[in-house]
Amino acid sequence: MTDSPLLALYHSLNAHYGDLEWWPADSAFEIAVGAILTQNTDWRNVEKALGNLKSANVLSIEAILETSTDQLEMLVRPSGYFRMKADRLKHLCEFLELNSFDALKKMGRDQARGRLLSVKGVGPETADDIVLYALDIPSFVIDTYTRRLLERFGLYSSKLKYPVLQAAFHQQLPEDASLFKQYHALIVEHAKVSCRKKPLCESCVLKDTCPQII
DNA sequence: AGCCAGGACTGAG
DNA sequence: CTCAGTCATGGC
Repeated sequence: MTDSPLLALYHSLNAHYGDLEWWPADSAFEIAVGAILTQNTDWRNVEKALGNLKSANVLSIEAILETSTDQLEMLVRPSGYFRMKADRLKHLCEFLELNSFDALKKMGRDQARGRLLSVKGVGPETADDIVLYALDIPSFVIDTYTRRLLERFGLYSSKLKYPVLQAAFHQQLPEDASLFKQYHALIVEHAKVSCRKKPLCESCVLKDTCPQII
Protein backbone atom coordinates (compact mmCIF):
# COMPACT_ATOMS: atom_id res chain seq x y z
CA MET A 1 0.00 0.00 0.00
CA THR A 2 1.76 3.17 -1.13
CA ASP A 3 1.07 6.54 0.43
CA SER A 4 -1.11 9.13 -1.25
CA PRO A 5 0.91 12.06 -2.63
CA LEU A 6 0.06 14.35 0.27
CA LEU A 7 0.92 11.73 2.86
CA ALA A 8 4.17 10.93 1.08
CA LEU A 9 5.02 14.62 1.10
CA TYR A 10 4.35 14.74 4.80
CA HIS A 11 6.69 11.85 5.47
CA SER A 12 9.46 13.49 3.47
CA LEU A 13 9.12 16.81 5.23
CA ASN A 14 8.91 15.12 8.59
CA ALA A 15 12.04 13.09 7.95
CA HIS A 16 13.99 16.28 7.27
CA TYR A 17 12.72 18.71 9.82
CA GLY A 18 11.51 16.52 12.67
CA ASP A 19 9.10 17.65 15.37
CA LEU A 20 8.57 21.37 15.30
CA GLU A 21 6.33 22.05 18.30
CA TRP A 22 3.68 24.39 17.01
CA TRP A 23 1.88 26.69 17.77
CA PRO A 24 4.15 28.55 20.24
CA ALA A 25 1.78 29.95 22.88
CA ASP A 26 0.87 29.66 26.55
CA SER A 27 -2.88 29.39 26.05
CA ALA A 28 -5.68 28.80 23.56
CA PHE A 29 -6.48 32.48 23.72
CA GLU A 30 -2.94 33.46 22.82
CA ILE A 31 -3.20 31.20 19.79
CA ALA A 32 -6.39 32.89 18.66
CA VAL A 33 -4.85 36.34 19.09
CA GLY A 34 -1.74 35.23 17.25
CA ALA A 35 -3.89 33.90 14.43
CA ILE A 36 -5.32 37.38 13.88
CA LEU A 37 -1.99 39.14 14.25
CA THR A 38 -0.14 36.90 11.82
CA GLN A 39 -2.47 37.59 8.92
CA ASN A 40 -0.17 38.38 5.99
CA THR A 41 2.57 39.13 8.51
CA ASP A 42 5.92 37.67 9.48
CA TRP A 43 5.73 35.86 12.80
CA ARG A 44 8.70 37.79 14.16
CA ASN A 45 6.62 40.95 14.04
CA VAL A 46 3.74 39.12 15.69
CA GLU A 47 6.01 38.21 18.59
CA LYS A 48 6.71 41.86 19.27
CA ALA A 49 3.01 42.65 19.38
CA LEU A 50 2.27 39.66 21.61
CA GLY A 51 5.11 40.75 23.85
CA ASN A 52 3.57 44.21 24.13
CA LEU A 53 0.20 42.73 25.03
CA LYS A 54 1.76 40.54 27.69
CA SER A 55 3.86 43.36 29.18
CA ALA A 56 0.79 45.55 29.37
CA ASN A 57 -1.14 42.69 30.90
CA VAL A 58 -3.68 42.87 28.10
CA LEU A 59 -3.62 39.29 26.88
CA SER A 60 -7.08 38.24 28.01
CA ILE A 61 -10.59 38.59 26.69
CA GLU A 62 -11.69 41.00 29.39
CA ALA A 63 -8.54 43.11 29.24
CA ILE A 64 -8.71 43.56 25.49
CA LEU A 65 -12.35 44.54 25.66
CA GLU A 66 -11.60 47.03 28.42
CA THR A 67 -8.61 48.56 26.68
CA SER A 68 -9.25 51.61 24.54
CA THR A 69 -8.92 51.22 20.81
CA ASP A 70 -6.08 53.73 20.72
CA GLN A 71 -4.15 51.86 23.37
CA LEU A 72 -4.74 48.50 21.72
CA GLU A 73 -3.56 49.88 18.39
CA MET A 74 -0.33 51.04 20.01
CA LEU A 75 0.31 47.61 21.46
CA VAL A 76 -0.26 45.62 18.27
CA ARG A 77 1.45 48.14 16.03
CA PRO A 78 4.62 46.13 15.32
CA SER A 79 2.57 43.43 13.61
CA GLY A 80 1.34 45.82 10.94
CA TYR A 81 -2.21 46.70 9.84
CA PHE A 82 -2.51 47.83 13.43
CA ARG A 83 -5.82 49.69 13.16
CA MET A 84 -7.52 46.81 11.43
CA LYS A 85 -6.04 44.20 13.75
CA ALA A 86 -6.98 46.06 16.90
CA ASP A 87 -10.53 46.16 15.60
CA ARG A 88 -10.47 42.48 14.69
CA LEU A 89 -9.20 41.55 18.14
CA LYS A 90 -12.13 43.40 19.66
CA HIS A 91 -14.56 41.45 17.49
CA LEU A 92 -12.83 38.20 18.31
CA CYS A 93 -13.06 38.88 22.05
CA GLU A 94 -16.72 39.84 21.87
CA PHE A 95 -17.27 36.49 20.20
CA LEU A 96 -15.18 34.51 22.69
CA GLU A 97 -17.02 36.11 25.55
CA LEU A 98 -20.16 34.34 24.34
CA ASN A 99 -18.47 31.22 22.99
CA SER A 100 -15.85 29.69 25.27
CA PHE A 101 -13.13 27.48 23.81
CA ASP A 102 -14.67 24.68 25.77
CA ALA A 103 -18.08 25.24 24.21
CA LEU A 104 -16.58 25.59 20.75
CA LYS A 105 -14.66 22.37 21.16
CA LYS A 106 -17.80 20.49 22.04
CA MET A 107 -19.53 21.73 18.90
CA GLY A 108 -17.15 19.84 16.68
CA ARG A 109 -15.27 20.99 13.62
CA ASP A 110 -17.94 22.25 11.26
CA GLN A 111 -20.02 24.04 13.86
CA ALA A 112 -17.07 25.69 15.54
CA ARG A 113 -15.51 26.67 12.24
CA GLY A 114 -18.78 28.12 11.02
CA ARG A 115 -19.19 30.22 14.13
CA LEU A 116 -15.64 31.51 13.88
CA LEU A 117 -16.16 32.47 10.26
CA SER A 118 -19.03 34.72 11.30
CA VAL A 119 -16.57 36.91 13.22
CA LYS A 120 -15.48 39.97 11.26
CA GLY A 121 -11.81 39.58 10.42
CA VAL A 122 -11.76 35.81 10.72
CA GLY A 123 -11.45 34.14 7.33
CA PRO A 124 -10.92 30.48 6.43
CA GLU A 125 -7.25 30.29 7.33
CA THR A 126 -7.57 32.11 10.64
CA ALA A 127 -10.57 29.97 11.54
CA ASP A 128 -8.61 26.81 10.82
CA ASP A 129 -5.63 28.08 12.81
CA ILE A 130 -7.93 28.40 15.80
CA VAL A 131 -9.87 25.17 15.26
CA LEU A 132 -6.70 23.15 14.81
CA TYR A 133 -4.25 24.69 17.25
CA ALA A 134 -6.54 26.17 19.91
CA LEU A 135 -9.36 23.62 19.87
CA ASP A 136 -7.20 20.66 18.90
CA ILE A 137 -9.68 19.55 16.23
CA PRO A 138 -8.25 18.34 12.90
CA SER A 139 -9.03 21.00 10.30
CA PHE A 140 -6.23 21.52 7.79
CA VAL A 141 -4.77 25.00 7.37
CA ILE A 142 -4.27 26.24 3.81
CA ASP A 143 -1.95 29.23 3.57
CA THR A 144 0.13 30.84 0.85
CA TYR A 145 3.03 28.52 1.63
CA THR A 146 0.81 25.50 1.25
CA ARG A 147 -0.42 26.73 -2.12
CA ARG A 148 3.11 27.47 -3.28
CA LEU A 149 4.36 24.06 -2.24
CA LEU A 150 1.49 22.22 -3.94
CA GLU A 151 2.00 24.26 -7.07
CA ARG A 152 5.73 23.58 -7.19
CA PHE A 153 5.33 19.89 -6.78
CA GLY A 154 2.72 19.82 -9.49
CA LEU A 155 0.10 18.42 -7.14
CA TYR A 156 -2.58 21.11 -7.18
CA SER A 157 -2.92 24.49 -8.84
CA SER A 158 -2.56 27.35 -6.38
CA LYS A 159 -5.62 28.90 -8.00
CA LEU A 160 -7.94 26.27 -6.56
CA LYS A 161 -10.37 27.46 -3.92
CA TYR A 162 -9.63 27.04 -0.24
CA PRO A 163 -12.27 24.35 0.39
CA VAL A 164 -11.05 22.30 -2.56
CA LEU A 165 -7.46 22.23 -1.37
CA GLN A 166 -8.51 21.54 2.20
CA ALA A 167 -10.68 18.64 1.06
CA ALA A 168 -7.68 17.10 -0.68
CA PHE A 169 -5.76 17.04 2.59
CA HIS A 170 -8.75 15.76 4.50
CA GLN A 171 -9.25 12.92 2.07
CA GLN A 172 -5.64 11.85 1.90
CA LEU A 173 -4.60 12.13 5.53
CA PRO A 174 -5.65 10.29 8.67
CA GLU A 175 -7.94 12.46 10.78
CA ASP A 176 -5.35 13.34 13.37
CA ALA A 177 -4.94 16.78 14.93
CA SER A 178 -1.30 16.18 15.83
CA LEU A 179 -0.48 15.21 12.27
CA PHE A 180 -2.32 18.22 10.86
CA LYS A 181 -0.48 20.54 13.22
CA GLN A 182 2.90 19.11 12.42
CA TYR A 183 2.22 19.07 8.67
CA HIS A 184 1.32 22.74 8.56
CA ALA A 185 4.33 23.57 10.72
CA LEU A 186 6.54 21.60 8.35
CA ILE A 187 5.20 23.46 5.34
CA VAL A 188 5.95 26.82 6.91
CA GLU A 189 9.37 25.71 8.11
CA HIS A 190 10.23 24.41 4.66
CA ALA A 191 9.06 27.66 3.09
CA LYS A 192 11.53 29.58 5.23
CA VAL A 193 14.52 27.65 4.01
CA SER A 194 13.52 27.23 0.39
CA CYS A 195 13.79 29.86 -2.27
CA ARG A 196 10.70 31.80 -3.18
CA LYS A 197 11.05 32.30 -6.89
CA LYS A 198 12.27 29.20 -8.60
CA PRO A 199 9.61 26.67 -9.55
CA LEU A 200 11.53 23.95 -7.79
CA CYS A 201 14.89 24.45 -6.11
CA GLU A 202 17.68 22.17 -7.23
CA SER A 203 18.96 22.21 -3.69
CA CYS A 204 15.54 21.39 -2.30
CA VAL A 205 15.99 19.14 0.71
CA LEU A 206 13.14 16.99 -0.49
CA LYS A 207 14.85 16.15 -3.72
CA ASP A 208 16.29 12.88 -2.51
CA THR A 209 13.56 11.67 -0.24
CA CYS A 210 10.49 12.43 -2.23
CA PRO A 211 11.14 10.83 -5.63
CA GLN A 212 7.52 9.86 -6.08
CA ILE A 213 6.65 13.51 -6.29
CA ILE A 214 9.73 15.09 -7.78
C1' DA B 1 16.44 50.38 -1.52
C1' DG B 2 12.87 47.67 -2.56
C1' DC B 3 10.26 43.42 -1.83
C1' DC B 4 7.45 40.77 0.97
C1' DA B 5 5.36 38.56 5.08
C1' DG B 6 1.83 32.20 8.52
C1' DG B 7 -5.14 37.27 4.97
C1' DA B 8 -9.56 39.29 4.86
C1' DC B 9 -12.75 42.80 3.50
C1' DT B 10 -14.69 45.93 0.15
C1' DG B 11 -16.51 47.81 -4.06
C1' DA B 12 -16.71 47.54 -9.07
C1' DG B 13 -17.83 45.25 -13.19
C1' DC C 1 -18.53 35.67 -8.88
C1' DT C 2 -13.97 37.25 -9.91
C1' DC C 3 -10.57 40.66 -8.92
C1' DA C 4 -7.83 44.74 -8.01
C1' DG C 5 -7.33 47.87 -4.23
C1' DT C 6 -6.62 48.48 0.66
C1' DC C 7 -4.47 47.95 5.03
C1' DA C 8 1.15 48.90 7.56
C1' DT C 9 5.22 47.55 10.25
C1' DG C 10 9.77 45.50 10.30
C1' DG C 11 13.32 42.15 8.49
C1' DC C 12 16.43 41.03 5.07
